Amino acid sequence: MRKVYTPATAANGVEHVLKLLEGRWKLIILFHLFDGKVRRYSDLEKLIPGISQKMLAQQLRQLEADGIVARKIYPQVPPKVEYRLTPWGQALCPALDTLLKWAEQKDDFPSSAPAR
Amino acid sequence: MRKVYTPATAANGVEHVLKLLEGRWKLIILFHLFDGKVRRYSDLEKLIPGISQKMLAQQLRQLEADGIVARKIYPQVPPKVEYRLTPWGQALCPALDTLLKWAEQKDDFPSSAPAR
DNA sequence: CTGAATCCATGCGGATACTG
DNA sequence: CAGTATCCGCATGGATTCAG
Repeated sequence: MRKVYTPATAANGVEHVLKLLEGRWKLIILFHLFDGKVRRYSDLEKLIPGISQKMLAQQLRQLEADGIVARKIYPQVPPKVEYRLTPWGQALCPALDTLLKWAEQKDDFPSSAPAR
Repeated sequence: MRKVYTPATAANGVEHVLKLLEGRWKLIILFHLFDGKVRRYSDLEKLIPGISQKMLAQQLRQLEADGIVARKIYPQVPPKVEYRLTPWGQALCPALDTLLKWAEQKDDFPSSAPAR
């Protein structure tokens, strides 16, 4: 029997999984791999203004280690490396999509973010 | 005419909204306010093991300032303060729900997280 | 092109103590 | 009960340099 889904209790235990998405750039990166898109390292660098090489590489390494992103290396000169979502990463797409739609809804709610 | 939704371009510009969810405890807190639930400060403190008063208060302040969480103070002794989601915060629930389901799917994907 | 390595500043977040 | 105030360590992340 599969575990019954209850929002009330579900919060206990998902922290560990949620932590995999922590990090300033992870969600941004994932959005750019949305939909099964395949990106090269340099593509992501251009697509994400403000990110440093170190951060891009580091967050990609972590996403890879966590089984969310897959890396494919083409042994050639100059090097070519492609990133895509793993099956589990793909499963995250609906959540990303919902998150995206929420973000876009912001303006539909008057006086939502009064400023910080 | 409303903006057309395209995952490819949508990633540009949502960063700002996504940042509102950054912070080690924010998602956890939101999960405990899921579904229109109303929680007192002390409730959240008990529900979230490991969080410090400072962090709980700080993240709540930020979520409040960002229009995601609403605070209601009962002027009485001893003090009583309730937290709930704002309408915009409520709109986030579907996304939280999808995220939760993704987290629970983890075991369905063999060799997902090989360890770090 | 795709990184790894290093140095360094910022600030996040923890622990503790204090208050209305 | 529901916070604020303070101190502080360490991880996060930026800039730069080097390398296969």
